[in-house]
Amino acid sequence: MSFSFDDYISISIHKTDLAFTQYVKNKLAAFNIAPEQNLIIMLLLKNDGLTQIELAEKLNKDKTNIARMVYNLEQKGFIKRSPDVNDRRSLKVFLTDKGKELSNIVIPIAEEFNHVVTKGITDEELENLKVLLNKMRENLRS
Amino acid sequence: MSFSFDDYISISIHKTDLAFTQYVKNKLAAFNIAPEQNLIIMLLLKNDGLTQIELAEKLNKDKTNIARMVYNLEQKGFIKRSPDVNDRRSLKVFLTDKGKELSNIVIPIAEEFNHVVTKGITDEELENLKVLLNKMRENLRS
DNA sequence: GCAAAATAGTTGCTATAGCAACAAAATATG
DNA sequence: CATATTTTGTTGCTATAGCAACTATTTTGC
Repeated sequence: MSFSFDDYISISIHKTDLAFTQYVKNKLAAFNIAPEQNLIIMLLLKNDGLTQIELAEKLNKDKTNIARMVYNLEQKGFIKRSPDVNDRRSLKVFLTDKGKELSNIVIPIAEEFNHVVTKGITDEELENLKVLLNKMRENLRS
Repeated sequence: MSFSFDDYISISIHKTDLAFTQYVKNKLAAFNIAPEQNLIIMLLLKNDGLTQIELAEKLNKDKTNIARMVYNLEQKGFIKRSPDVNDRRSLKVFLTDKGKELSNIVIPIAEEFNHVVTKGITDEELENLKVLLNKMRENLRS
């Protein structure tokens, strides 16, 4: 067999992403927030009242997933959805008071996670890494 | 809000992994193979007769997922499971003839995918990238 | 201004992904 | 060698992840 499985950069990236998700999942479990739900919370902390489509675009995800994650967050009482008065197709997503309180939890966890992950890696290396990742995503678009 | 969402390297890696998976999924769809099922096929092409636990270790995944993916591959007729004669707890996973024929499909697709992804990126950059990804995974272990 | 096309969201489907609890078998330990 | 522990695989649960088809709106084009 001429190929070497572990040489594929995609495999390396996939395994890294899995490890990241698992780590964050464990950190957030005590607060009843799943990793992707957490990303939505963080987006809303920066920009409350986004529509589901806007959330989907910012997370590069299918709107179907967003709808289900947002529904779960609503069940948990962290967010509230209300129809856009100017466009009744759209649902605007707002943090509840309970959701806003998560700020004190999720941002420190995200910062600490990022700090742990990037230990021993220079800012320049991180910048190069982001450029390469962007380039690879671009390569798939064309 | 002091954090900047897109600055997290984990987000960049996650989005890249999603893009990769989606691309491969589309390439493989015509052959009735899902992306992760494809990884199992490729591992078996290199090393037929691995047990489910061995597959799980090589893919850094929970054995639960492997069991279900292998079950699906068996339903599709690509693999066959038989108990290990020396250890009746273990199931050894073998490619069927139909599974072996996939070699002509999945390896070219993997090579072509890798070629497209790494366009405009030097071997040295790829090597540095792998080192950084490994370092980040290691950072989470300690 | 009305039909056609586009957009936002939902439902149903399949495929990952991991944890807890379990059964069956193998290994370790006294 | 009998019991305790470990190992392999399964089942049930929850949470992503995306596609196709659908409804309800809004926008476009004529």
